[in-house]
Amino acid sequence: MAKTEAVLAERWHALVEQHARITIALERALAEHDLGISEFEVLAELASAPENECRMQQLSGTVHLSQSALSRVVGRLEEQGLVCRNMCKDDRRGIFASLTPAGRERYEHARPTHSTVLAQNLR
Amino acid sequence: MAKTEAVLAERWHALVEQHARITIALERALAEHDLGISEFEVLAELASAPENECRMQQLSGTVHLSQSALSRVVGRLEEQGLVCRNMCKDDRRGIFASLTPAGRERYEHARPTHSTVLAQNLR
DNA sequence: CGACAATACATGCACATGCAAAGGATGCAA
DNA sequence: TTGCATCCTTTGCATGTGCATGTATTGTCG
Repeated sequence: MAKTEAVLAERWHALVEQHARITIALERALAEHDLGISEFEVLAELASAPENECRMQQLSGTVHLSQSALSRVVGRLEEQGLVCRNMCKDDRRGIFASLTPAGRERYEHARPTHSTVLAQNLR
Repeated sequence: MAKTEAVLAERWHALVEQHARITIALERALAEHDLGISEFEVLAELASAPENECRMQQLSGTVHLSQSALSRVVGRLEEQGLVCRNMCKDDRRGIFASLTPAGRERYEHARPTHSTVLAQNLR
């Protein structure tokens, strides 16, 4: 079960390469919808959440971003009118990010593109 | 096709997660040797190259970086005295990056750390 | 009640990166 | 030689990210 250093390095290299290839392809494809990968992931998470809304911290769990980066992504989405921020009534520290109709529309348009890229690159 | 889409998304998510997990672990581990991931990769490539030297463009092929990013990585390594740049004699447009003794020493110290992290995280 | 820790999110700052353009050396043709 | 294309590397700039910190709110313990 002991794997040599070379084998490990090779596997790691392959993983990095696959990740980079798909990431670049996704970026290019989503750019046509004026979305970045992080933006799309947030939209996807909101779209599948009950009531189409979600607390920031909850988003932070599913998206691979630091808390600050997430805050800025949501800020960018809000600027474009794709999501809006609402205060949480029971805990006024919390904030709900919720999908707007425009956000859902943008997401639905981008989703096939996203799937196609994955289908082409994941085997 | 909705099922297929979900499966693809799930696979992609798993890949991203694995990549992120290992990347973070590597960063933390290599930080103890004052090296970033890109820096380590460049040292590794040079260490395994004949004469411990390599053209910039050749490095660019193995490391996943743009030309500009690679140039800066080598610049950082040069500042630390781990690498030095030499003109290529037959084609004076080219530049060789070559490993210094200090660079080799740093690399040899960091290599076990690198392997250990991969062994712990790659199955 | 009052002070202090914990939580949730936003922001200042530094840094690595990619893209596009510049910089510098060489080769080639007239 | 002069002029221009080519090759390789570096640099200017904009962007996205993480870390550390700031601000507001909530929870806890004496």
